[in-house]
Amino acid sequence: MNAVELKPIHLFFEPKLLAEIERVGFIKKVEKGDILIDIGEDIKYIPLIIEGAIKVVREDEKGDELLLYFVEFGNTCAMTLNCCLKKTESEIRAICETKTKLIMIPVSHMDDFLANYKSWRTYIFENFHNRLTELLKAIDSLTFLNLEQRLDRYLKEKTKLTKNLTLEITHQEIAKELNSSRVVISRLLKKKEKEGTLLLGRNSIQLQT
Amino acid sequence: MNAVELKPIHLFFEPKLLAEIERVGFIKKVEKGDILIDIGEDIKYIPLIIEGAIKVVREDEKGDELLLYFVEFGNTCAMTLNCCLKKTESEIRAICETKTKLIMIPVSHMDDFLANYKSWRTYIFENFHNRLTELLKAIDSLTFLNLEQRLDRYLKEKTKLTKNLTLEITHQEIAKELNSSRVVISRLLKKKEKEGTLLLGRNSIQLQT
DNA sequence: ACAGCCATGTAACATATGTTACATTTGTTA
DNA sequence: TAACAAATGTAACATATGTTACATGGCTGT
Repeated sequence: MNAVELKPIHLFFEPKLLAEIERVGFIKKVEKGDILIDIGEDIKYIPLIIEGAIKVVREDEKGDELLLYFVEFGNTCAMTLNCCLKKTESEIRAICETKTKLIMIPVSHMDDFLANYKSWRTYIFENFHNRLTELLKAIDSLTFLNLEQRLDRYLKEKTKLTKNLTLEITHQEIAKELNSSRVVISRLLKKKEKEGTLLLGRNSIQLQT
Repeated sequence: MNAVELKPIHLFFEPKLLAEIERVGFIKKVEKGDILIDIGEDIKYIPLIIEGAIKVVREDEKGDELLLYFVEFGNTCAMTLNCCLKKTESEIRAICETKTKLIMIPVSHMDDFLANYKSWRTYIFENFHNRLTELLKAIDSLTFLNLEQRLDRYLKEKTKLTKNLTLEITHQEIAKELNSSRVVISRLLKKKEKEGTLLLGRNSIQLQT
């Protein structure tokens, strides 16, 4: 790894820590759809996102899924952190939502960094904070919103993430992420189209401002 | 504070840290039903539970509630930790489930402890881990279980917590914690009684092993 | 014993969401 | 272009959960 690659995160960490990261970390590039971490896996590296976005999903025994949240630039997956520290297996699946570039730091340096670098402590705790907040948001959606409202929220987040009002996605994929069924999603989307809040096409949904 | 009061937690922390806690912390006793922290409040102390149990609930704008999880001996509320570190307001409400005894540590010592005591780091991260796990469990319940299964899980946890197969609780209270309605809970409980898995009384539910 | 309150029981109905089945449209490839 | 697969549209029905309304039963204080 070199200083250029560290540029994106040089505001987060103090110079000495950056030097450490340069020494022990390495860059990893992954493609859209790649599974970065799967349920039950051991975690050996802490991934810091430099570019792109990752989605984190939960699954039950039957294989039903639910999207928990997205992780973007400057963040890491706290669930992962979590597992590092406790040396337990991953409880979630992390899938690349876009082409993504990461810095991988061996778990073994975690405690050392925590003890010696305030900027690392701040970073880690901010990440825990962000993740807890996201999980609470997920719980709020599940508890207090109906499916139509969850769909609204989902579409809005998705467009925010891709910075594009037109989403390339199928109803089936949405149904999976919301743990619903395709027919129900189609029904709700069609209703919204009739209301004029979006336009439907094959593999595409265009939100209307 | 004195050494006797610290006894319950003396296995968690190294001697030097215990001395620090003795110096800066104090004991707080609260009664069942007391609100320890409310939504929107500033957090000034980190509460470590010595005795008793606390329930953590989430609320929406309309005042609808949902029980998130219980926190017991040896733990602290990570949501609280969270807020300490970020100096933000509480996103949850913490209510005493039983008479409870706590050690309160001023937030100002947090970073100092983290930098200087490995046992504190371990403790804090274990707590984050526990909280994240609990939140995931809550999400799993909401996503993958129906209300009857959530009720089962709820009753089981509750009896585990009180160490008593007979719960003193009303259907209304259960409905509130599960964000459901009293009639629906009554209906499900009656069904379970007919199936022989529990006995209903006024203000009481007795689980059958 | 009585009034009054609270908890519970229950029916009837409303609504959201899920399921099944099949038609139609669109894009891809032989 | 024909054939096929994938995505979408839609109806009809099933089920879980919520709502409203009212009855019943038990406990408490007077």
